[in-house]
Amino acid sequence: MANPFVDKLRGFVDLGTADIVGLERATHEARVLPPKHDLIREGDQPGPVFVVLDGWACRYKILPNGLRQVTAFLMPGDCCDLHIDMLAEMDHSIQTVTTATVATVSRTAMDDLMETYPQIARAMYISQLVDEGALRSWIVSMGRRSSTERVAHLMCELYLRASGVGGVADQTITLPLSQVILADALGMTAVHINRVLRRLQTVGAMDLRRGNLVILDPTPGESIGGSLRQSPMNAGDV
Amino acid sequence: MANPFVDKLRGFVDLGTADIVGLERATHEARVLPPKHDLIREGDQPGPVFVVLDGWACRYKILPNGLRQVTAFLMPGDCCDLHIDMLAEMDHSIQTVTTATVATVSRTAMDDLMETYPQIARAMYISQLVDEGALRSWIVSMGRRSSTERVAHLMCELYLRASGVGGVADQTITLPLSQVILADALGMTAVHINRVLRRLQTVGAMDLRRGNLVILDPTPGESIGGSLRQSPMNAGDV
DNA sequence: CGCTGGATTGACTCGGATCAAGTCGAGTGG
DNA sequence: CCACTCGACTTGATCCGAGTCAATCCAGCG
Repeated sequence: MANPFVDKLRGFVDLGTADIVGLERATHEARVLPPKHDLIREGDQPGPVFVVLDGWACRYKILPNGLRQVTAFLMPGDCCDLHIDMLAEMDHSIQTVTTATVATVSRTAMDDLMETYPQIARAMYISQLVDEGALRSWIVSMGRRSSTERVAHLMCELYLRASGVGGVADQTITLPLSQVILADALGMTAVHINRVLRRLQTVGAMDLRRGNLVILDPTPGESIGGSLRQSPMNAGDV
Repeated sequence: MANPFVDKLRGFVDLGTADIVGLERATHEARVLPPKHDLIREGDQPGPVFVVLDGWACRYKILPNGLRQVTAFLMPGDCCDLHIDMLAEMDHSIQTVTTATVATVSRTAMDDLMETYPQIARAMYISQLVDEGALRSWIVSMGRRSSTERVAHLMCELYLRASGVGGVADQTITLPLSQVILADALGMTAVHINRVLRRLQTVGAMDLRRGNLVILDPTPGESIGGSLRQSPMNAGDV
């Protein structure tokens, strides 16, 4: 059976058969969880490492006034920080978005894995750096891009990540995110997300309906004539 | 002589004399750089690890349209990612803000350090997790806080971090950031930053002038009566 | 003593939030 | 099979926070 975690790490380094077997053994035990189920909550004491094998999850924080901000989406193959247990308590929560299959890897199993298979350790470190880069991109979007650019940028990012774990078919990916959660991710209102999505749709850039995202023109550079002030993406900035 | 890097790591774990000697030897060679000097630029191939020993620096990205977004401030004791060299190229730039003393630690020296002194490795991992948490907080600020809250929150964060490396005296820290760079960090305009700072000042929350920041009421909870919609900070959210 | 990079301040505009109704589709129970 | 409900999506009208444009001020400095 395909293991997206293995696929993802193979995108970073070459893994031998032994590495793969080790990874598969470590992620063997998995639970199936319903949507909107917290894997761990802000304030909780960190436990084992989570690896998403199927479905989607997200990291988020809730402000005292109830507003929520999503800071990352986890799709199959993604996992939480590997040294997570070194912190006294979680600074954010992680919740499933859809029904999801999640493997948990104990601290000791994870340590064994990284010691026994240096390539796995290397891949995990690279993965962490990439995640950190994504956080920075996210900040750039929030701070300096218009709402239309933000939406377009996120769609492209998710599209590319999905293609990395083989989730693309005919320029289309499954995107099981409600407009509410998109709003919480992009720091805007569901109402406004809706209008922006429609505009991008009528303008012919993309199409998001019934959980399916079609990117008609994933080309970074110019696109969409002058209808939108500037390109949704730019080189070197996933 | 005081080494802020040692001070910072000691805040995470207990370090023995040997650990400290090792750290000091590794950061022995340092350069003094002028303000606005790029340590490394987006697109460059990563090299040695940087450690800021004195002065301030920041991480930032520039969009194709010229807009800039600062994603982190580095103060004495802070360093860039330790596995930075695993990436093919930098996804962001790092630049000094003030005149700064910066040590560079080669990959091999860093590997030796982490292998020889497990406590140092542990502290570095914790440090990385904390930095990542800061990025998430930053995203929350950008997405879900009003400009006034954002400013107040950043000031409190910097205040607390400065106090961690012994930079506080009489509720005051040195904050050598122009309103322009604050704007680039908070995703707003220098003009608007200015107005917000004044409001926070007249309201009696803080005072920032001539590079000195005074936080009059660093208390997380309520403060400032009803003049500001809500508290600038909240527990567990530095 | 004029130049230059911040810091200030005012007038005006506009992108998104807010408020308020609908609409549509998948269940659910009678 | 139909009425009812509940969640997600749409759409319009209105308001306001923050950006934009444009001066002005001020201190350090060649």
